[in-house]
Amino acid sequence: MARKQGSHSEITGPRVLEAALRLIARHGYAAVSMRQIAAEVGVQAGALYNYTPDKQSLLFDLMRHHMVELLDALAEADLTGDALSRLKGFTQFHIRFHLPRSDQVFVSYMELRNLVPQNFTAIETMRREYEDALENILRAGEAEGVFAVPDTRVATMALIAMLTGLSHWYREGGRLAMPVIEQIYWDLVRKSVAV
Amino acid sequence: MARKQGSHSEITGPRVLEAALRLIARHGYAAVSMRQIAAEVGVQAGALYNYTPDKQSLLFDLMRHHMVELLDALAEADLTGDALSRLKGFTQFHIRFHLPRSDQVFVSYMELRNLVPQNFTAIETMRREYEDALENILRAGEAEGVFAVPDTRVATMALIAMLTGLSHWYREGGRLAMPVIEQIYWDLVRKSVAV
DNA sequence: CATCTAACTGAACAATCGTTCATTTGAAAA
DNA sequence: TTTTCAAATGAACGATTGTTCAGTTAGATG
Repeated sequence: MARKQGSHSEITGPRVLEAALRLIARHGYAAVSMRQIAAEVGVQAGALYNYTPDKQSLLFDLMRHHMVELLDALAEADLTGDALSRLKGFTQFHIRFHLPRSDQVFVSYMELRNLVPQNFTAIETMRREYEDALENILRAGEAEGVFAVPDTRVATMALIAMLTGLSHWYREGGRLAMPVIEQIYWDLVRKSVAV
Repeated sequence: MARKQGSHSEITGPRVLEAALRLIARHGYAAVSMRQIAAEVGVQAGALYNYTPDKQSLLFDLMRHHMVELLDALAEADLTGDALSRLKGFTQFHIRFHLPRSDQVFVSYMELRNLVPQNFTAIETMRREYEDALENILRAGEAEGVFAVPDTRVATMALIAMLTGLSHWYREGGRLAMPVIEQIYWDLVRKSVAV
């Protein structure tokens, strides 16, 4: 047997990334073998190398794709207006973008140490760009006099950690619906930087 | 060669745990081999099995030790008084306990998925106990009327995520000294739950 | 000094790892 | 219908994995 029924590169390729994402999110990069990924896709391990030069590139592609998607979506969100509106927009954006992508969040925040230095730097640069978007809002709020943030960089890291932490415990169909949780987090964010 | 100069079980035993902690924190549980740990200690891989029945127990021991130490220290902190004082005490305690233990924090928050179910449950129970300590403070503040927290459970998770996130980016000798950072985080915490 | 044994070595085990590649297959093109 | 070739297979590579264990040794004990 070789090519299977209905098997094409434009089908198998994405399925490799999907399988890798789910497996790595659950068990970790080092704990997942190429054979496990292949089995999930329904091919032999060798076939994966039609779609990735090696395992490391697979991880990097997953993380880069997540970050590019994040930055694109943020740009499209087009947060304008006064600082308070922008902060609310950012909070909503962050929650709505990350909550349906728990696997990506897991991988992007847990597997950084498994990237080779060059790939690590690339991801870190994009992450920094995202953080800077929030910090700029906090700075604007300081300038407007509507925020009281002793150190915008520290506050940025603190708020992003708080918001991202949501992805680690939120489960669909849990005690609280998403809009409720969104409101709770916005209250916490808003008050924490208030004058 | 067998027993080395000055080599004793009460010396080698702790060194195994120290080496495992540092290596797992840097590279992850699955990526670290028993031979790497042994090399760090200065023995052969087989010698490790005088100190742990298997690799999984090594990981579990590290995480259990961290949680036991955390809960003991919290109990000893003996946070009393009004809710605001207790919240300040908890915030200070959390930061001061976790900041000098970045390896333990890394392992305890990243390697949960590598615990077998029974060990996972044991750690999760202790973690829940710690979370409940904070939630009780938030509840008390609600009762006193000094906190305005729509959902104490969500706020608990949000605040712990914010505080623990500090361990992920803080580096000794960085731009800001620890007392300064502590003050910034306390401001954020205090305001976020304020009425 | 002789004895004992905890602590270690070093080789071995089967299993699994990432990766390569000659070969085979089947769907699309001619 | 025949030809073509992208997309697979499946076997193989050397390296490494966690773990076991018979044998060795150095420090404590008598």
